[in-house]
Amino acid sequence: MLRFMNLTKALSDQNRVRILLALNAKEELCVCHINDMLELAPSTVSKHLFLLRNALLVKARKDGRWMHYRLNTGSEAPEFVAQALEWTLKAVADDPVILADRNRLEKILSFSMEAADTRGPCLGKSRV
Amino acid sequence: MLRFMNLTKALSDQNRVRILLALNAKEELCVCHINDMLELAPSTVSKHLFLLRNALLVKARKDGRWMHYRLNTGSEAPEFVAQALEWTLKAVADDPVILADRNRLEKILSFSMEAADTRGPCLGKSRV
DNA sequence: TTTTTATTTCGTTAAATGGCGAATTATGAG
DNA sequence: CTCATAATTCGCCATTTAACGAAATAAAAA
Repeated sequence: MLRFMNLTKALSDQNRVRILLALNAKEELCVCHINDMLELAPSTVSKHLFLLRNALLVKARKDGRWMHYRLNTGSEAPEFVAQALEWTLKAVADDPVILADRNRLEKILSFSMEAADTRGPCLGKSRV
Repeated sequence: MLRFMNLTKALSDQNRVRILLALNAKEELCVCHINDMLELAPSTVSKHLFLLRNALLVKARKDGRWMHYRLNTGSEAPEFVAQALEWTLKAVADDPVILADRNRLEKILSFSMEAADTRGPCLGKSRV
């Protein structure tokens, strides 16, 4: 029950749902890009990501200074987590908020690509 | 998005999940029996039921002084609500809390049957 | 090494939420 | 009609939660 409640609580915040759908669109994202997309303080986003990880909805990969997050799909995730993800992604896929995020994220990422040369994903932040 | 968030928020409280699983086991329940099962103040339960109804997870039927609630299955419920229900019911079906509720509810209902003769479901409350 | 950058942790604050009891509404019983 | 009962609404309090900024941690850059 506790794990189920962790899961539903994780899904009961709009910003966390937005993160999940961004990860679904982009496979993997650096924290800095999620920050830019949500326009929230880094500490706030960090907490959201912690809760999502705690619910087993996402997993993290460390790469030098950067943390990359992705959906916890595949065999690592328990059945009911996979179902929750599937259900969530489908339920809000066409929502205006999500579509706007997708566009916004596109811009953020292309800026990042262009500015980052070989130094990493988090440059050019303030210009987006 | 708003309806989805209503749904996940509704599912993010343990007592509301308990109500859903009780309704799943018993098809339809009178509010007074839900009160007895949860051991919460009637006003609290009423609020929970309001939120569940608001999320389209349950529907209500009025019968004289009594309100009967049941899961909103079938064609009235949007697809994503039906999926949420299916997922939830399956995810916690075997949870100790839920099993205990089921037993408890069994006793409450048989007491109610026995005491109620033809006056309605809500008698013999204090004795359970 | 010292500085800069990315992220997380901590402490605080404001808002949302779950709980209760009292008052209200609605309906059947006497 | 008057009383009793079932349920809901309202107002209040305690807890939780989401947000922020400041401080801490980690790792690359200078």
